Amino acid sequence: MKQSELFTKTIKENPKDEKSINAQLLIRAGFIDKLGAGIYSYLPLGLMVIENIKKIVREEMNKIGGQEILMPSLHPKENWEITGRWGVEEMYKIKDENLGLGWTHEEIITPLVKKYATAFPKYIYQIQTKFRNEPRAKSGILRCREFLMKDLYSFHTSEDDLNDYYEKVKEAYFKIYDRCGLKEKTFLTVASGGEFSSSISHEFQTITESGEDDIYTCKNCGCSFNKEIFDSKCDCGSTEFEEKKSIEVGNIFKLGEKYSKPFNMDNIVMGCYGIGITRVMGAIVEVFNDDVGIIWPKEVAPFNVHLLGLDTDANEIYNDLQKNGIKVLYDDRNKSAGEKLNDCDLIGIPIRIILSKKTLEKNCVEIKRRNEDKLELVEIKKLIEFIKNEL
RNA sequence: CGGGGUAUAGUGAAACGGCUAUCACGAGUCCUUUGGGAGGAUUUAUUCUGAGUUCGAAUCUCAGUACCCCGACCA
Repeated sequence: MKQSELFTKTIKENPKDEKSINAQLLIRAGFIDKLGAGIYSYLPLGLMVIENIKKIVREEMNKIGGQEILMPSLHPKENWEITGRWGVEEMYKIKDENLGLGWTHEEIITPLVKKYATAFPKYIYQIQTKFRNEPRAKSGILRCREFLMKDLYSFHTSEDDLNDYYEKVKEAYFKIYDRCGLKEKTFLTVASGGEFSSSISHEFQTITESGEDDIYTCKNCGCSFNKEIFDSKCDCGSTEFEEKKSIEVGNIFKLGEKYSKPFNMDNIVMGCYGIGITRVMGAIVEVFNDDVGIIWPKEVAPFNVHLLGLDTDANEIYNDLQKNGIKVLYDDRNKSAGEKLNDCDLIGIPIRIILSKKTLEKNCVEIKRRNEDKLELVEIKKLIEFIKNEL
């Protein structure tokens, strides 16, 4: 992609109506645009990141037997009256239509599976826009009124089968956060079931200062607890804890018969498992940034490399990279070197390639990784090989 | 939903109750520029909305709305 043609632009100054790091950087770098509190457009760069996260999530869901569907956002009142949740204030209601906007999908998936499932267990998921009338949208894309979510629902004929699958999902989630670069910062924490379940549930919490949860991590066994159920003593017997701010990037629940019963699905127990796709994106930015911009982990970055032609054009190298299947953003704009370099840092693509008269004299390009300071000269004829080893 | 704050061009800022609302950046057009945000020419506004005070309001008052932060809430 040529940067001169890309539908986006960078902004030098922080928007005055955003305080969170993720919103400031994503807006300045041209990934997202704010329409209202907790309502954002995703521009091409932002959408590329989302697609990458979705791809990771899909692959891991499919590996554990998940089948993808797409359910509607418009939900008839009747479905929600069956479970007694029509009154939930978080749900946006459309006056005079007896419709509400979906904030979760138990009321839709359960009758759907009842109708179409010919055998159990079944694992059905979707990646879809959720609407929630948040009493306080905040922190950029971390807590939105409209956001992308992956929700998986499992249906089993026994508790044991549910328990087994629950553990599989746990593993799949860890793989997802690992591939998104968040492994080191993400902890499984025990939480109460909240609105969805009377039993214990688990949350995946990513440690970040802008998080809105407090978790307590046991210094002895690493087990973590959400503040809401924390009782100062770990299952391992330890009373030594560390308190940290975190953001909930996913959660898993055993629902039991809570939703299958009202829809007359006899002897079926359910589980539900969510990941906030856009929230994960925000969490990544919160974790990976420095004072000049974003530092995208490899697998979620919008491009593999950012090619800059400074005082010379780099068309040949650009074409060559593309021919070899490397996702490249090529800054071909008629801008000063300083501006290109600053934008490059801000956008945060993992590898920077510079071609200039200076490097051209040596038949080289200059390589710099976004997360390192080191500069490296690489011969142009060896560039493709070099980059392929980096991916 | 309680508390606090803010609202002027696409973005960030300035303007004592008083002259044609100013500046920088961005965006558009033209020329020169290219290793850390370059220069010139030219274009770019219903001062959030509504009412009030006043000879006169971006500026003061009231109401509304939007946004930010703290808390409550939150799969």
